[in-house]
Amino acid sequence: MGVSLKDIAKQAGVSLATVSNVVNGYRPVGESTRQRVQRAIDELGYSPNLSARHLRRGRTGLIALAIPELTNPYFAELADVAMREAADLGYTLLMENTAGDRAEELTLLDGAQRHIIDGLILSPVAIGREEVVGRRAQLPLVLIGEGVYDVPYDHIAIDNVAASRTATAHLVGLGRRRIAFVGAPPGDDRQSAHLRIRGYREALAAAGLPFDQRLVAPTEQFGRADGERAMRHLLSLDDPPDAVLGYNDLTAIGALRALTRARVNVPADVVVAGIDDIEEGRFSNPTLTTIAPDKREIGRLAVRRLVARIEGEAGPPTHMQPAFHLVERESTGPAR
Amino acid sequence: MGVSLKDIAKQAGVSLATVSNVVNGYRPVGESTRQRVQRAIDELGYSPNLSARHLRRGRTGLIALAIPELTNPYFAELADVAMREAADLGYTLLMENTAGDRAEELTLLDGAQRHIIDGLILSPVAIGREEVVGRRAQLPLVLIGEGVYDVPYDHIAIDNVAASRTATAHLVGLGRRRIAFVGAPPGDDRQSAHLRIRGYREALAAAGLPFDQRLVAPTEQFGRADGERAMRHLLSLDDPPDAVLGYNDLTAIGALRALTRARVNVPADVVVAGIDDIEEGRFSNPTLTTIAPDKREIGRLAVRRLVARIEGEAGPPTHMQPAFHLVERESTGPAR
DNA sequence: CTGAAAGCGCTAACAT
DNA sequence: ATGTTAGCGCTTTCAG
Repeated sequence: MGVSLKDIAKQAGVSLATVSNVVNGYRPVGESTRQRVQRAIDELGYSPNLSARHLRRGRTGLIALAIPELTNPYFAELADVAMREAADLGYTLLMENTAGDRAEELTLLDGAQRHIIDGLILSPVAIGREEVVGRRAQLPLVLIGEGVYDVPYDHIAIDNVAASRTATAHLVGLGRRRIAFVGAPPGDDRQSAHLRIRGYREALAAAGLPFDQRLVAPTEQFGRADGERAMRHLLSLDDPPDAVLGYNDLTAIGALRALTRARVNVPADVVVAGIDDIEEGRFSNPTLTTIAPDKREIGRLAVRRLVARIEGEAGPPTHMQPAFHLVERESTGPAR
Repeated sequence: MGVSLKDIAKQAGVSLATVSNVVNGYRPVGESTRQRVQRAIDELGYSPNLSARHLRRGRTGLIALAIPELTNPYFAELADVAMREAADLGYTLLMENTAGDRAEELTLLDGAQRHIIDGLILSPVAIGREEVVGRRAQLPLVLIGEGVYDVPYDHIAIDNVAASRTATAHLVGLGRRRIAFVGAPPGDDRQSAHLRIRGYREALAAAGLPFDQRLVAPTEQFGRADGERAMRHLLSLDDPPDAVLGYNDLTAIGALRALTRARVNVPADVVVAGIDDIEEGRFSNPTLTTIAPDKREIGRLAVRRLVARIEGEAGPPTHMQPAFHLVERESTGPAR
């Protein structure tokens, strides 16, 4: 087994409590004592046993970030920020992959089973407002993303309606009239993409453009393959679109691929935009115009807010809206 | 707080040990007793406190996957596989971001994380064979990737020399003669990319092509931006390359971007290939020819091997080489 | 088959 | 400023 507090105490000739206080700093410790203890710690290579600490304190120092897809660069970038922030605050971030699965999300939400984490940051996609509101569990929870809204929990998300409206308005401003939306929820799902589609419709209405349901292409998921498939479908219409807004960058990149493959020129014939500002879009051919949410802020706020809740310092549940801005690139730029 | 074993024991009128045995099944329990206990568990909603269990057992059920970059899709895809495998084996996978930092990798190797994880899967990039061999810590360790080789630990990696040789040979087979390598280690670093450069040189030699040091473009890191920068440099040479092999898909995609931007036609004028087979390369324009390692196998083996070590079932350290294969796509295909 | 009891390593209340 | 000590909830001998 490893080195324990007791070993350090013996080596340094002090009590357990003193070692604990050197490690945790709850109570002041005399300078010379501190040094003696510190030396013993370094020599023997002590590190605290998390399980024992948790058993005693009722906390693990672990928080989970539950996202629908680790391989979606948006979430990877977000996780990256969140991990650093958590580390800064003395917590370890555990990633949890929901795969956008309803049961998985519910389990996490109600997760009394998870005696292992102190709090949860969840990006819901398969569950809705009701499930979240009806939650029983006490585990501190922070929500991110556009999956739910108006819930009695801390919630961090950009103004998705405004983001989508901004992107669509930009396409309108380029003189486009048949603007498609790629990445609508399939069939009965009224939830995901809801806000972004609303922003899209608002921008069309503001420009006096008709809304054409056929230009809203449903997809199963929100990956590259989904975007490509949906775009191929749009290209087969009698009156295909002259602009495309993707639900996110990934679907937009899929659309880009379908267009290139069909020898449709982007941006001359069709312009394309996405939402997320993943690095991939800065290197795609053509590069992708997008809405850039402040990912750094989203990740930081989520972690800080959660830690505040865990440590009992939080006020009433708050809905926070980090900034976003339009980034114009080649996919909506002048023809190359 | 929560319901404990004791509560169940009292409710069911049995001892702690019996409840524990109903939960864990280490010892047989009488049928009627079992039912009484089970009913109490269901009624009170008991779930075991993992920290207590771990404190007692000396294990946490947590294993770490330490990778240089979470935002590199290759690692995200690998992590995805590893997380599922770990869950299947009853473990939770913790991601650790080394950022390719030497100190960070050494800290992990020497097990400052002791007590919080039961074992470590490490993809080293900044440390070398010596550091790994000279390791003191006892924490079970499995290495992945091409960062080190010939070490007394389980090590899982494709045959990187062969992979690179295969890719280069493919470019040679297309009739190319000035083949560049994008993503060499900068300056004094003799380690990273070592094997892939060796494979590249071997393939050139086998084809009777001269090795030209100017065609090996050094980069700081192995991201898209690095590839783009290196490619711009190569294009400025008096006698620029007619083919490019990227250290990985990301650098290759950066190269693709630089070429497109410079209006060099891929594949007509320059062909490009990478290594990793990330999804991004299946949707880039043009799509990217690459070497596809068996990521599923790598992730699974790494986790299984580590768990075997943790549970004391492992034999001698083994070096395992999952398969890889060449995937031909547009970037080396017939002109579009 | 079941029970009693000894800790795993740590923190925090209580002493000194 | 430092020491003593009682558990946190669980698994696992050792007894019956």
